[in-house]
This record gives sequence, C-alpha cells and structure tokens, in this order.
Amino acid sequence: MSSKRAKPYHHGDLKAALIDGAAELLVERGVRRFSLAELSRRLGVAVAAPYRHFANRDELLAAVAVRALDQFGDALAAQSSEADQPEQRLAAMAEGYVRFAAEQPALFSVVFSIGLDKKKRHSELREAYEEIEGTLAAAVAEFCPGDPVGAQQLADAIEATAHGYAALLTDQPGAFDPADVDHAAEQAAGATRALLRGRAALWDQDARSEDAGAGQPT
Amino acid sequence: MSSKRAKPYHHGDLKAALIDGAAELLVERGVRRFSLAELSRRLGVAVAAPYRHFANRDELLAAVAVRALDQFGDALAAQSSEADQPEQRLAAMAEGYVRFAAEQPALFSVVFSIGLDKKKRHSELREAYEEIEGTLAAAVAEFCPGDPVGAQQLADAIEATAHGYAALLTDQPGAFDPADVDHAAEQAAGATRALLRGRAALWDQDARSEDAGAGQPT
DNA sequence: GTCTATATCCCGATAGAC
DNA sequence: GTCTATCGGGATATAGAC
Repeated sequence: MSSKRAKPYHHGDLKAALIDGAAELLVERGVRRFSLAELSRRLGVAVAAPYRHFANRDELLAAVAVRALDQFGDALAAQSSEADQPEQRLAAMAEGYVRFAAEQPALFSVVFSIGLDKKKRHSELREAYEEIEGTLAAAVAEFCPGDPVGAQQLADAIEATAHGYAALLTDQPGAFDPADVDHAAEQAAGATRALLRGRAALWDQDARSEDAGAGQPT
Repeated sequence: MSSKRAKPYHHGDLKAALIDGAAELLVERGVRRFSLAELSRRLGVAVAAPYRHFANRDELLAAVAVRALDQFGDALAAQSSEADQPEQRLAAMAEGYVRFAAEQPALFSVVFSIGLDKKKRHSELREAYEEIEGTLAAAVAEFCPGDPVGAQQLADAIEATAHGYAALLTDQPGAFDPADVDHAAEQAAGATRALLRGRAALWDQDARSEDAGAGQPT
C-alpha cells in the first residue's frame, strides 16, 4: 500500500474499486436502485469505464455476490464451530443464516437475486456456494452415518427452513426491529432442532399413511 | 357484466386491462424486466395513461400481487381440503406452496418482491395475505389446542420452510425441471411432517440443554 | 489495454392540451 | 381519461485519446 496508492482510483485498480464501491452503494440503495452510472460518478470515471472490467451490470453484481457469499460462509462456519454438539451446531448455523440476512440485507439479497443460474456458470460463485453447502453437509453427516441420500435431504430441509425465515424477514424493506431478528433467529434454530428430531418423517415416505396418528392432537 | 363489456379495452376498463396485461407481461419478462412502457404499447395507449389508474409502477404491481395472492390462497385452500387428517393437510399445503411457486413463478415473485411493507398499508393486499395465514392457522390449531403462542410458532415454521423450498427453487431462472419441482414439493411436505413430529423442540427452549442427546447419532 | 466522450435507446414520471 | 411533449436517469455500444 505504498507506491500504488498515489492514484488510488482512476488508475491502477478500477476493478477492485468497482467491487468495493458496488458493495457500499448496494448497502445504501439496495439491489433494485443500484446503478452503474452512480457508481461510476462516485469513482470519478466515465460511465463506460466499468465495461472494461465487467460485461454488464449483472456481472459486477455477481462479483460482489462472490465476496458476499464468502463472508456469509465464514459467518456460518464461525457459528457452527462455536457449538460442541451436532444438534447445537446445526441450530447455530440456522441462527447465523438468519442473522447474516438481517445484518447484511443488501449482500444477502444480491446473492439470491443473481439467480442460482449463474452459480452454475461462474466458477467462483459456485465454489463459494459449495463451501457453504460443505459446512452444512459436514454438520449433518453426523446424524446420518452411511446414508448420503438422507443426509442430503436433511441438509436441504435445514437450508430451506433457514432460508425461509431469512427471506421472509428480509422482504420487509427498511430497518428491522432487533427483537424481530432475535425472534426469527431463535425460531429458525428451534425449527432446525425440530427437523432433526422429526427427521424420520423426511425420508420415510410410508410415514404418510403408517404413522399419521403420531402427529395428531393428544 | 352486460353493458360494460362492449369495449373491454382501450376504453371503459383500462384499469382492468392493465392488471390483466401486467400479469401476462410479468410471466414473459419477469418482475425485473417488466416495464410500464411496454405494457402501454401493447394495450395501445400512451405511456402516461396508466398513471390515471395507478400512482406508479409499484402500485400496479401491487394490484397484480393482490390477485396473485388470491389465487395462491385458493390453491393452498384447495390442497388443504383434499386431506382428511391434520398432518396430511399441512403437508399438502406445503406441497401446494412449492408447486404454486414453480408453476407461477412470476406471480409468486411479484408477491414477495413487493415487500411486506406494503402489505401493511394496502388493505387489499393485507386481506389476501391474512386469508392465507388463516388457512394455515386453522390447520395448525389442531395440534396446539389451548396454546396460541405455540400454534403461531408452528405455523411460522411451516410457512418459513415451505417458503424456503419455494424461494430456492424459484431463484433458478428459466424453466424448471418437472422432476426438481416434484422433488422439492415432496421434500417440503416431508419437512412439514418432520416439524410436526419434532415440534416440541420449537417452543421448549430448555430442550437445547436438556434433551440435546435426543438428536445425537445412534 | 484503459479510460473518456459521445450517442442511442428505453424507462419512469410529470405538465398541460384535448 | 387519454395524448403529446418533455425531463432526468440509466444501460450499453462505439470511437478515439493516452
């Protein structure tokens, strides 16, 4: 950070400046109101300049999403590692999922507004995503030794549940009531524990008819 | 519906034509690429005409969302009523949730891209939404007699889970593989059954320490 | 190769004429 | 109610300066 920083922008590292600036602007404006033109203006470059580094607006957003996904994955891994027991680990991950969405709504929404479509193409995006799924899979594996299919289903269920709480919370624009965030995060953790305990119903298709009585009121 | 329908469009009922056309255009273009200008062009009116009926683009989308929510609610109610047992009813609703999202991705996404913000203001939008929550609450109530708080938590968990599966599925743009839809729908139903069976962990906060062993590998 | 300048086209929204 | 005209902005494409 000595010689290169004489002309921090305008020269040298516009690509990195674009990603940095885009992340900031996203936080301020949200994905919908984010504009390449405003970003260019802020960086003091011409509106066409970004196109030397990114094919279009969405490609820049995808680059931001890669970084966001990395942070997201780190947050989840950190949450996960704080708990000793497997159930706790998964519940903590669900809680972390919701909290990340609430604390970084712009980053969270950019990841999921990109469309998983590009996650297939973009190798970086895919890697970042697979790292998250790996963390989850590792925590789930302890519950389903020797049953990879069941483990995958359980992991999907936990991911879907956490994502549902996060998405429903995030759909409310503006600031969140911290109490709502806590509530949603705890609920997501509770739902995760509930899924783990009732998980037999996930893969036992016969449960539908066989043990239907098990879920009835007492 | 006799005298008014002589000139269905262009005159007399532009408002209805806008809502109809918007729903169609949304299916073709998606929420993001939907434009009032293109809709106006299709209906053969000036770009300023819609503003006599809707304050802005979002207000028109909100009107479409009201209709979409009505259809969504009907679909869920229909699914729910096909099952006899309470557990089945809830599983069927979760399945219906995912299937609606997959079959009408444009309508589904317009509902949740509006932001629950407006659902508070817009009385119509709120009513449509509350009807859905009512259907769910009724089905859940059978599991939690005399425990309204627990019933609400259970309902939220089921909604979040179904929403998560639906949202993750819908985030992939383009057409869905029907097999994926079936899989996701069945998984959502299974997760719902799992939530019902493990539901004690939802509201029993002490479960975290007390019965942590119950969820451990055998 | 990177960036500026410029130009095109589309969109949302408003004001005022008919 | 609807149209015409118009403003402000944004996404891109191209040409040329460095």
